[in-house]
Amino acid sequence: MAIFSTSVEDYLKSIYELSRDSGAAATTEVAARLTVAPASVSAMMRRLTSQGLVSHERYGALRLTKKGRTVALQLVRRHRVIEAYLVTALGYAWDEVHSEAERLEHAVSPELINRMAAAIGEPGVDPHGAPIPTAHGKLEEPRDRTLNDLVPGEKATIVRVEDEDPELLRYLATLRFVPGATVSCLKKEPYEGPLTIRVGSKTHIVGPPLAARIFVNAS
Amino acid sequence: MAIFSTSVEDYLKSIYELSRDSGAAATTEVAARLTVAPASVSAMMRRLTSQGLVSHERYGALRLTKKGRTVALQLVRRHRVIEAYLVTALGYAWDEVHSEAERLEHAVSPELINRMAAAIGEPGVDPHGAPIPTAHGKLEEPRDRTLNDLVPGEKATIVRVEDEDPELLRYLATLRFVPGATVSCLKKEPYEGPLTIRVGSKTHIVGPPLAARIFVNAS
DNA sequence: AGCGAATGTTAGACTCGTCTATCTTTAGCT
DNA sequence: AGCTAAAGATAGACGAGTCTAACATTCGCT
Repeated sequence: MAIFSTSVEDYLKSIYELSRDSGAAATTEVAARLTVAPASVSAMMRRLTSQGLVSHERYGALRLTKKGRTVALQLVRRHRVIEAYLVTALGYAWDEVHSEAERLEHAVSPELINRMAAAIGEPGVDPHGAPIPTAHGKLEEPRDRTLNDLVPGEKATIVRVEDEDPELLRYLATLRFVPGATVSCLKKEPYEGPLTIRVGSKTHIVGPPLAARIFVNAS
Repeated sequence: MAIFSTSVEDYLKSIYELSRDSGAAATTEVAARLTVAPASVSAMMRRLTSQGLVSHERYGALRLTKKGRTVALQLVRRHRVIEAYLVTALGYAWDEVHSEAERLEHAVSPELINRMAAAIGEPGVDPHGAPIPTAHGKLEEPRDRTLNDLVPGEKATIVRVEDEDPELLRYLATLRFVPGATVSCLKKEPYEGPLTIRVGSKTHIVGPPLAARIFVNAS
């Protein structure tokens, strides 16, 4: 596997993440995610397609090839190991690590990633609950349910929250909506209304947009 | 201080290091150090001069301005803190850290550098004995004597060795020529001949080119 | 089914950082 | 002092990655 530029890696990661959620990625989605013009995405897709990293036909969906997915998974591993390391070994708060990892993930060697992972006991998940691919690129990323999927009376465990917005993460921390927490759904107003969620001894009213960013496992 | 590209940072660091040794840097020296064509250096110097980072007149020497030196010193700090951290916190060998640091130094935030430095007890020197600038850019880098400057019968302490060549570093480690070691010069052949150096209980014959890369303080 | 909006692509230009080839200046050596 | 070699600068080209403006295609809705 050759060396790829920061830009190429970022495009591959975006496509990976978008198609994880929605099956395939669209040009404008990638453009929005990377804050570049759609035209830039088109240009890059031509290159990545000719390099066999992406499969794409005119006006069609963007998909990673096996090769492209391998590269993306390595990057995801680097990102999540870095996040976990910064929190565990260097005392970072969980809302501070994403942007640091975004820069570092393009500069670390595989050796360093493996040493960092070993130093903190080979964690299976990052500080936001996202699973960390192994050094060999194995990863299962289940499509988790969100808080919105709970029905009144149901209990569940928070397994993961979205990691990109520091402000969101600080807010979630104040509510104790963190991975591992047990929550129960007390009420759910009809017509996409807010949820009433109990976590520990506290009760919070949570709107659907926020609830969609908190992932749970049945428990 | 704005953000500078990896390239710009590398040029500034090269000029800093070259002019530390020889007073000022030359175009071809910088080109050799960065393995780029001399023409690339000329082009970059035009840009850096117009940005007020370098002072340079046609066919003249290259010197950092105060602003350029500040940027270079930040980079040197990042490099040396990273090297120290990798050795102390992650168990790297002293010959493995230079190239890793060369990539990371362009990607770490000031915050991360400060946390890494704090985590290993704010060391004053890197694993090769080079002093680490403070977060405020203070640094004294004495022009150390080398093994070649010792006279027979003289004792001294190794304070620093050159850090760029992993093979050299592995060789020095086998000889126990490491910072902190006390050495004594037993003999010195005339006409730039080899030195006989005792370190601990062992005696080694050292040629002048190697001796020039080992720095000592009077002791 | 057809129209307008949304989405996607192409064309052409720009910056950054690099190169080679050529030209200019400086420096070292009789 | 003058000549040559080394050092340095300029000109022109190129690839990567981006942009805007204009054009093409597809989608969604009535």
